Amino acid sequence: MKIGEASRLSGCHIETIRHYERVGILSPTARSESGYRCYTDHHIQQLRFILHARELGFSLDDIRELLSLKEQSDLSCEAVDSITEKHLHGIHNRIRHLESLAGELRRISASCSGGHIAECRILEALGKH
Amino acid sequence: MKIGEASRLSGCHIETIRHYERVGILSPTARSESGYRCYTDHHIQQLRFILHARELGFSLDDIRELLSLKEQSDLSCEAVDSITEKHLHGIHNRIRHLESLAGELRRISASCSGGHIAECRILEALGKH
DNA sequence: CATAAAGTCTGTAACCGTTACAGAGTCAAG
DNA sequence: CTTGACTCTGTAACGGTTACAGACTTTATG
Repeated sequence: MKIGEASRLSGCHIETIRHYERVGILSPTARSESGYRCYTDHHIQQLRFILHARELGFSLDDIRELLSLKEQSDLSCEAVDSITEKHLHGIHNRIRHLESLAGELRRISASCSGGHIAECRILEALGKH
Repeated sequence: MKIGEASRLSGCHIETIRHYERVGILSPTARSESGYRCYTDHHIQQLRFILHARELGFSLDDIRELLSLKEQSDLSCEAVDSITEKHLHGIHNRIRHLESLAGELRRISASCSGGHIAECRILEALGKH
């Protein structure tokens, strides 16, 4: 099938599909006589995999590695687990970071009593560190 | 003072300071005869403001607006509050999003019982959506 | 005073992941 | 045969920062 159908079936934008091929995430396809890319069901599977992993926040580097592990069916799951754990860990860190930001922002925001810029506690708080 | 001292006093990297000027966040400086940028205390204040706001996750566009509001001391705080509230809202959204990602990841990860790639539930779960 | 070292300048490109565009070529239906 | 939909390649944009090359200036040391 051509890239348009691959896009519809996988849910990936056409430009994104070509991008994934360019950066070596998606296996290169055969080409028609006129140079059109020809996708197989396997490519669609890969694209769905990539899409879902991206939705879960995995980096393209992680995904490249997961896809490569996927091909080696006799290996142990260990490496897959490790990537997943590391990613989960990263997410928790980001959540903690954002929560501390939100805390400071709430504190700063609460100190503003709604007067004029000149006495604005928010701007004051942002200025000094 | 020259850019090196401005960098030390503000905590911003030299390249970043020049970048902020280029994109119009930091007021342009006077120049010495040889073309060196000359920073004043006001610039240092601005840089500290930018740095702290960045640490709190404000976008450069937000910061540009906050800095511009800062100059108009007779205005009401309203616009400042609104930017801050919007940002806080965005942070909460991101936290919720990350928490739902973490939830799905934990669920997927727990389904893996540590065998071989061929039966790996993580890879399986990532593939279908 | 000469030279070395440190600092600064500009312009450009890299990073990540994706999207958008221009300009050319190809394919199918009316 | 023409129109429209599709695809190709190559390049650039987004945001925010950092890194580099090559040229220049200033400061410190001999």
